[in-house]
Amino acid sequence: MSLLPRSFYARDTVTVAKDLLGKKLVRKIGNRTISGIITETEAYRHKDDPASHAFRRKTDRNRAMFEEVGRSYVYFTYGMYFCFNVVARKPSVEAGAVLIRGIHPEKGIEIMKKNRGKDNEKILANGPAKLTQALKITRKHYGLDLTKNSELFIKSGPYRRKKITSTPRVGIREATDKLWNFKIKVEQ
DNA sequence: CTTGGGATGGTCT
DNA sequence: GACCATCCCAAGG
Repeated sequence: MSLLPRSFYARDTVTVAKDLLGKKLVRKIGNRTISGIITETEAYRHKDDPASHAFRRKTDRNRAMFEEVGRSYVYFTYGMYFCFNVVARKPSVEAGAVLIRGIHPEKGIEIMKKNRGKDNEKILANGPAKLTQALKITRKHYGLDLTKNSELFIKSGPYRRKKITSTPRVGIREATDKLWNFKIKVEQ
């Protein structure tokens, strides 16, 4: 298993969203490691996607979506949560990112339980704000390079992707015809 | 099982 | 001043 190269993210955002399923998200805090298999993603593009933060124009919040692919785009929402995205788009497009909506916990499960204040393993990181809580991802990780071995990065996974389900994205009002939410099931 | 409302504050109009 | 790429728990059926 190795770090995903920058070129992985320099492809169409929807393609990258599907290909991130089954990959491994790794968080290092001090000498501790937390990791999980990515099980749910959503693609957010640019001018063809009214549901995207990047749809209107570049702002202080969304500027990461316009910058280097393979870096993180973290935003604060609903007054108390962070959501974690990976910047990805093909070279001919100006902006795009993949929202990581769920992981299947692998390592550091006890730390995740502590970070979340919950004991039930099944609901530790099965939502965009749950996984940022479990992994302690905050605005200080904005723009972080995920192709480098640091405190947060993404590696290829040992898991083969099986059936990928495509549905409308969650919690949006625009562009509900686009089936850009992708999920896999990970066997226990 | 499903539904509804409260928490809580940054961002954009 | 409204909206929000959410979560949790309580109440209802």
